[in-house]
Amino acid sequence: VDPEARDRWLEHAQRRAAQAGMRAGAVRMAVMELLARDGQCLISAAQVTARLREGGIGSTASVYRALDQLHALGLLRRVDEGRLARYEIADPLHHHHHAVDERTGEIVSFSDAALEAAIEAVAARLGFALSSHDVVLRGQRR
Amino acid sequence: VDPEARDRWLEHAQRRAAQAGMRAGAVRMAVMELLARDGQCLISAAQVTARLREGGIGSTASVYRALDQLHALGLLRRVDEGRLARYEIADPLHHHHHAVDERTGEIVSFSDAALEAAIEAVAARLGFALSSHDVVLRGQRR
DNA sequence: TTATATGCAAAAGCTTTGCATGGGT
DNA sequence: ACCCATGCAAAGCTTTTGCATATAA
Repeated sequence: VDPEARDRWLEHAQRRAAQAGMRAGAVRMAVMELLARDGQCLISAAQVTARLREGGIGSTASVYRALDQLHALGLLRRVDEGRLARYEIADPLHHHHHAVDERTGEIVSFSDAALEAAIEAVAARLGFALSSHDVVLRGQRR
Repeated sequence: VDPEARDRWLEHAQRRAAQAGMRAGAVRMAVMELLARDGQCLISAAQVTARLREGGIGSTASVYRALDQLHALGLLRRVDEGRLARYEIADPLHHHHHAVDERTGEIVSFSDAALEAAIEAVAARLGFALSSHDVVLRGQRR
């Protein structure tokens, strides 16, 4: 949907991973490429594993490890929903949040300047240096 | 911290549970009382069970069932963090959100009118009839 | 009396870890 | 060579379920 953002993130992620002393293993590379392609909206570890399996590589353990490592580097955002963790690429230029349609389970992503401003104002009032924040809306779409 | 809110919620919860055909079992009653007392800020199922055990009652199964039932009735709010679910009483008069200090793990609750207004505006723009929403801030308190 | 509640133990679901092997640099 | 990465299987944790028993109404 935004080829430039994909490439930008992928290159950034690969550089960052290398800096951190990581090597170009097949699974983590594939995870990064998959997320750059389809990780603009939340995807679960199981989904990632399934997709990699289609290409003949990937195990649960390696996928979880790769996701954890990338998340630790701040390259991924993780959203916990029930007992499932889902990930998406952390792209400062495409900051957004999610609204869940309770009827269909569909997830709509959105961004809103006024909302961001309100959050920053709250953080300032609380004396918090924010490192991240999440907003989840739930309801029915008309 | 707000005795009136506790009693208000507890009475409301008991009435609502009775309406739903639930009986006054020992565990669910104790869970409601505990939450009315200490559930103004997030508490986990394990913590609830431990507290009840001190009083000689409660099992994991019953506590989970009680929490699920109360949540289904809209009496509790659930916040998922990692693989842990935590609950607090849903009190419309004390609507609030949470900020997590990443250094200490401490959870600070806050409420903010401007933030709520921004959220409602976003929902309207998206065409969502909101049933609930969550905001989680993470960072370092100075 | 009859449907709900409870407890124990077992199962389930997602995630993590141990360990031997394979692979990048 | 050295250390990181991977896969499998086993373990871990939280949560759910089955089932027999106890209890509220």
